[in-house]
Amino acid sequence: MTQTSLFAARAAELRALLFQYGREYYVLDAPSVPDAEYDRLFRELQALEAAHPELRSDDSPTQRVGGEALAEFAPVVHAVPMLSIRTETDVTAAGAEAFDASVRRELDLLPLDAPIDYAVELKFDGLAISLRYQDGVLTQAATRGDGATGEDVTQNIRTIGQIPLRLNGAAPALLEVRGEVYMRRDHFEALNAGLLARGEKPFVNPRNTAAGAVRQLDPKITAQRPLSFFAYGLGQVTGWDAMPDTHAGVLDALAAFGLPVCEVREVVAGAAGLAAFHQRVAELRDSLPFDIDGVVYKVNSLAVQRQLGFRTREPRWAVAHKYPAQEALTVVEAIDVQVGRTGALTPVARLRPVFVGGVTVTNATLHNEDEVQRKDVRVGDTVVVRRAGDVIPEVVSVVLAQRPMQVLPGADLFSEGDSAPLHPPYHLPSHCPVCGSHTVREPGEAITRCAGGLSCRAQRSQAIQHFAGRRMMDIDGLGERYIDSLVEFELVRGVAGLYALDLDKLLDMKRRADERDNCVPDTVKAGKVATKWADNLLQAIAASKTPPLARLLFALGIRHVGESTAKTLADCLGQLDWVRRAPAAALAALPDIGAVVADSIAGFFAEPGNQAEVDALLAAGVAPQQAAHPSTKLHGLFEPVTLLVKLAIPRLTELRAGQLLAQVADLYALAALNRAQVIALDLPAEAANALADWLDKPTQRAALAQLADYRRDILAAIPAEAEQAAAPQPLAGKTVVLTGTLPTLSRDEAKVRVEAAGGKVSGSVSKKTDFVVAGEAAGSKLDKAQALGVPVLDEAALLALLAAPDSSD
DNA sequence: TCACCTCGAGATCT
DNA sequence: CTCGAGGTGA
Repeated sequence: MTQTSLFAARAAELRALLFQYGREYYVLDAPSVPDAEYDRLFRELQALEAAHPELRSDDSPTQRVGGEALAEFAPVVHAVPMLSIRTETDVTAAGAEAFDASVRRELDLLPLDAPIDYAVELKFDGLAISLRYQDGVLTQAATRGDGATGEDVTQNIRTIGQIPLRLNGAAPALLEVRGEVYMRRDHFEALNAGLLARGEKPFVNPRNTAAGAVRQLDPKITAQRPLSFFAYGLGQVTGWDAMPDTHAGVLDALAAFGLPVCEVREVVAGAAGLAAFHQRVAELRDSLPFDIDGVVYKVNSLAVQRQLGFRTREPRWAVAHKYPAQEALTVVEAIDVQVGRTGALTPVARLRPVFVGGVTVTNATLHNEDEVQRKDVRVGDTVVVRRAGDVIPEVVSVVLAQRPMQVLPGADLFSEGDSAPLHPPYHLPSHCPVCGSHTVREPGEAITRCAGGLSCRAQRSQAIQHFAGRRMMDIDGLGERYIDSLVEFELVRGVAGLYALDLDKLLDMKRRADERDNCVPDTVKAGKVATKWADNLLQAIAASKTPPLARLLFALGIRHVGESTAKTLADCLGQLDWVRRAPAAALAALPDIGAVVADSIAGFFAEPGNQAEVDALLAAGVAPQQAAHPSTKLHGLFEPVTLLVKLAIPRLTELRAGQLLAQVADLYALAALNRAQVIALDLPAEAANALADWLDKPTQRAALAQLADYRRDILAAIPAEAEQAAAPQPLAGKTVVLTGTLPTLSRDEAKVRVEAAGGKVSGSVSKKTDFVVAGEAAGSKLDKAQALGVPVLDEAALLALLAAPDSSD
């Protein structure tokens, strides 16, 4: 035997030993050798590998902390999405019954059918991770991210001793293991004790500490955090011959591979079994060495799981059943009022700091006036606070017995009952706390608003904050504090003002802000830091000048226009100009835009100040990325009948609008009719009268003419060849019915796309229906299609059809 | 007209 | 995350 192969053999032997001891220590919690012996072998292997780098291998225990700190995490696309799991809203035992009932309903089981077997386990309070084992070797670890794409945290995950770098036994060719990285409570406390001893700041709770550690760019830091792991499921799997057919069997198999699997797990029968487990874990909860936020119920049989399938985002065969949120008592020290971007006044309870559900809570929103009064929260009250959904602090109720009281004047000091609450019931102020404008609450609305509009500093400030936000213009480094100062010192009036900022203005602002805050670090270094900050900010502002049109529209902060409506506007109208000019009736013809939203948009651009602001943005060099021309969809969306209906002329139904347009040449001709001509039309008398009355109002007649102009102009702006090129008509003349929830397309998108392809979307299935596209939760339409023998497609098949060159294939 | 669903808007804390 | 409100299909 050569010397090299001798070393290789020894290295393999050491690795095997360390692997076994490591597993005993980390996973089984039952070491068979003292720590010192493990360390000795570990160092020997390290030395051997250092001397002979060719002997190194990725699954060596010495390679847990390797590699350099990263600049950022690489994105990882999950082959099988990491779905979230539905949370049962009912936290009482009845929640277990509700889940069992929904599963049985979905499976069409009768009350007397045998109970369903469920695999039940704990819901760990940590960070979900997907581990990828190829031929038994850990090759990649990724966070959940948005479920479809996560971050590559392999380096960090490798530092977790409990996670095997290599699986025991005959591993599948590919095994993706899903599980939770968490931190034990005792480890968390020891970590904090160490930090405190060194005078450092302790962590707040185990969950955040674990999540933070996994997302450390430098694995050496992660390695110093005592993390643990539990496996609870699978992602992509190939080449697993002996794959079990139950969830419980899978977990047992994962444990046999050497992965840590929590032992608090069972297979139970029916709702009663679920409820009993829920109850048992409730009692066990405090004695567990780690935090959980509930239990998880999963249908045990993998075949039945497949049968149940998925809703849009979550499996139908699993549910998380949480425990009632932790509550705590504290005192309302004040009720402040915040003014939002739209002028909404929101009462916020300032609380005496209280530790609840893992964090210290000092504020809690009280939503609106009704909410405060319903709970009757007053200053000085002792209140029950919890974190709703374990996140947002919420005032649950007031402890009336502890309300501060005053003895009424003239009452006998020693008699009872002659006292009154110290503070009156809460009311929102009649004037804006920021600008002093009066406040209004529209009848039927829950929200009270400041009437000051953009003259209110709070609203201006928030409008700019919104504009600069990440999902809007994405101006980095422009935080709340700076915006407030910019607005306060009037360096910026509207959003366009941001583009007129220069170095001097920014430095001036910073100096004045610092002066006001009484911290004047007037050193050369501070000056340099400030200049650097201003430079970066100016660069970020300059970099924001070419957003996609949808983002710019969203950034403008038009009421009722969020991310999705902005996208609809951009997709359909293509260019900013068409949006600015659009009459309300045209907007209301776009998908998911109704009268209220359309009026809000048209109203925004009808305001000269807003038009000026948009012009100023354009003049400052903001140039949104926009389409070459409006969408070809408009041909379908802007049918004269549709637009006419959207004008909301009294008594004019879609049917009558159709009759009407069959008699007049076009919208222009309609706008030119006099009263006698309208009455002479072949329409029900009441409709004709209403239409004549409507046309008598000059503004409405003008609106109709404007709408006709807009339609003519925008359709003319769509090049004919674009229509040909962009919209082949694979579905020409076909009638399609959509049912259920499609996996990626919304109903509207699907409809628009079918129509763009020349098809007609109908609401109900008949013999004339060419095919039905069925998604999740398809209902009676699917049944009817099957009864009539109408072909049923899924979304993928529809997309394939849409992508086909034409209908003659 | 109603029930359902999606979107917008607001707030919290790390 | 939650609530309210707007849009749409039944």
